[in-house]
Amino acid sequence: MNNEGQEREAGGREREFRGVEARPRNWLVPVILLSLREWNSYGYELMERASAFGFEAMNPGTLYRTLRQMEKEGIVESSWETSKGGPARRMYTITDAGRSYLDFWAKSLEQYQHTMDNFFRLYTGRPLQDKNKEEGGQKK
Amino acid sequence: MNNEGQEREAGGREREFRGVEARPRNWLVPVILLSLREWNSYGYELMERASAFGFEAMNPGTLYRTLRQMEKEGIVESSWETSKGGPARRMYTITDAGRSYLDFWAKSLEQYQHTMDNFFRLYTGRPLQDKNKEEGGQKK
DNA sequence: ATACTCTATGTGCATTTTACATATATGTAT
DNA sequence: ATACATATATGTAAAATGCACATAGAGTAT
Repeated sequence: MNNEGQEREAGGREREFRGVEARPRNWLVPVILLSLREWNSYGYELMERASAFGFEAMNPGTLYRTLRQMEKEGIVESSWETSKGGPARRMYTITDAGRSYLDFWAKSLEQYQHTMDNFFRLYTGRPLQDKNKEEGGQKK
Repeated sequence: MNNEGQEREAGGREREFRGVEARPRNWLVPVILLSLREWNSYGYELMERASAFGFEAMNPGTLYRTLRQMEKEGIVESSWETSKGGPARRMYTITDAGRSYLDFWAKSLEQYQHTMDNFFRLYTGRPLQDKNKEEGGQKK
């Protein structure tokens, strides 16, 4: 984070913004599924791909736990791979249910993009549109 | 070590996934600030504005608690208004720190929009970047 | 006056999601 | 041997969110 998120001390009262960041919830699962849809992979590699995707702050614990949870839910499957050098890898494969999940999420994401557009329209100074009288304005 | 009991409820068809929804984190705070930047307001009214914004699921508890927290952080200020009929209202005003917060968040949101675009580009099938590693492959 | 409804603000508790710290193990290079 | 990169995992805490319920003023109908 840079210090733009920090407010200078005013009147002896010091304030700071914690994680001021626009991020979605449950983002990790779709990113994993999207990666696995391209090719089978394992935790360590998926971590790198996720960060290349724009999610640097991803820590191992969260990722591995999420993968096991996803397997419980049946959207991925795994098996050990020991053929390669180094520690064994738990290779993951996306299931049909996983593909459905991804499709479902993508639709939801589309919806959400409109909401974000609304936010920006308001932020940049245009009057708020009522949701039932939606009209297409140009983006910033 | 093995593929221990995962509930396999596959199906190419799309089905309902509980809680599968693209939603941002910390969304409520920016929405409140954006509303307050237009005019001073209070919890009950802000709730209606937020839902008009596309956040139907907003429950009172979360909103009021968030408002008090925001005041603690110094991004809004409040005072009671008793002049109008009905129960007293706690009127909120955005502070300079609040405006900074909002600006900061908006920048972050812009960044995030690009990430979302990447996600969609990948999802819809257009290759995005490094496909230099093709190990594994879909074995299903 | 009593009950009922709309407005308005709040607390308590549980669940879900995410973050942080740490533990374990294997192969490779020095 | 020991240092390092790879690879997976757990334990615990904090943060975010959801759900149920509590309180109360003011107007209206009975």
